[in-house]
Amino acid sequence: MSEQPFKSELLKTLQARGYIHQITHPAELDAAAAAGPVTAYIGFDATAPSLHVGHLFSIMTLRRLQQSGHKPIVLMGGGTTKVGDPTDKDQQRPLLDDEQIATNIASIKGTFERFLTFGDGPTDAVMVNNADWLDRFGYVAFLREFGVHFTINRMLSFESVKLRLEREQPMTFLEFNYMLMQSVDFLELERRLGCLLQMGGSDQWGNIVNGVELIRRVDQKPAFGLTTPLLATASGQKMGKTVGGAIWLNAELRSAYDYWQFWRNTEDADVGRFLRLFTDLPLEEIARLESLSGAEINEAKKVLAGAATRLLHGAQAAETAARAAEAAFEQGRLSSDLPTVEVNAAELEAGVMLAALAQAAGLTASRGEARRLAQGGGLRVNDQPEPDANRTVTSADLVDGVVKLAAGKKKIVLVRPV
RNA sequence: GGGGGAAUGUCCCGAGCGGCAAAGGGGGCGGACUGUAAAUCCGCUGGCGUACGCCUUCGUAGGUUCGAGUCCUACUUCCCCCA
Repeated sequence: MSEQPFKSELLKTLQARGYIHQITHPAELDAAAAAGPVTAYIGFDATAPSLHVGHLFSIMTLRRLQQSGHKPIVLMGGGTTKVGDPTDKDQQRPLLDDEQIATNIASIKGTFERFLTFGDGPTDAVMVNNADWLDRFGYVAFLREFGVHFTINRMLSFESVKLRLEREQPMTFLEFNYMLMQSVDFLELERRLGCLLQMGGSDQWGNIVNGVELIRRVDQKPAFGLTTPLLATASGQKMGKTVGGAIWLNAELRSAYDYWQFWRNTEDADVGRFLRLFTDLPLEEIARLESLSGAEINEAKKVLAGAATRLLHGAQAAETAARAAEAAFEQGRLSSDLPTVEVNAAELEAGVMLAALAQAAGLTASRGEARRLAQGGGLRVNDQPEPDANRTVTSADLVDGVVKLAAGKKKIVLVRPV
């Protein structure tokens, strides 16, 4: 994105903090945003019961929008999830039924409430579900109303479609319709709520442009699209998959401690960028933190972890996580703030096989994995590497009332008899 | 409608004369070195058992064989060519 002197608070902020990849009509959008509150939306799938770190980019974009005095709409894809977005997928994904989708949406909702203020005010966020309108269309009605505005020629030229065709992978007609549905979403939101901006990841560019053009053609109204850069770490890894799976945003799937650790382990080269994107810290402060070098940059990582965790899990959880980390990593002592797993006291008295205990504590997926880990020197009991996962752990191993188990240096669990 | 090909370790890509828990990558995890970083090097990467071992895996269902990812039959899905 070339440097442009934006006038609106919104675009100035988004640009300064690194949110902009492409904009359909930069000057027009800038003028609209400078003139008054703009209503904008981002769509989210309902394929899982929780969002993950990959979605955070979009959530934060909506947050910036609201902070700049505009109105965010969270669009839940209750209707489109039933079709499945083919973008960036190399194969069709399993179709979910209405009940699963409703459950997922309910489970996801709380996350947004952490980042956005919902309500009825002019800049309050609202959540809508596209099943509300998509489900009501009959096939013929849908085709007659919207099908005439899309040409196959154009749809075939889209990156996501070309990719499938080139790789000789099937793309069903159902999936092919996804982009129509997403365009209709935008049109529907424009009509219902006066929404004139759709945002999303850069992979959504094609889908977004379609919606923009549909509105401009059918309603002769201004409409804009804005995409954010693809989020990857400085070393090119896709973000969100680290220590054993996805970094979920729901606390019951991924503890605040883990979340804090995720940010703490950011690569040096990413610290500044992540601070700008995922925290509310002022830019001058970030510039200072970013300029730290060598081991000092660890201070910036702690600030990042603290601020990011505070946003999602609250100040107290962030504080607790920071304290636990400090105790475990910097002072090498136990802290009751570390994640704790309870075991039956009588069983521990009798002795439990270490491999079984590691599995029960969630450190490994199976006993076999625990054994392999132990052989490789990665399993620790009370900070002592334990090569034999078949040994039994008993109450004799209790130190200050707990047994400290660690898989590697970062995954630590306290086992407490109850 | 006819002909030819393909589906492999449930993260991905991919080799596999009938003896295979199945080559090799990538990714992930662990160790060393560091700063809870990156880069580099090393190890691990189906489940269960303390163990000689047992069980489950190569699109699905059958069959041939002492033995099948490998051969045969049917089915499913996909690709290519001809109509």
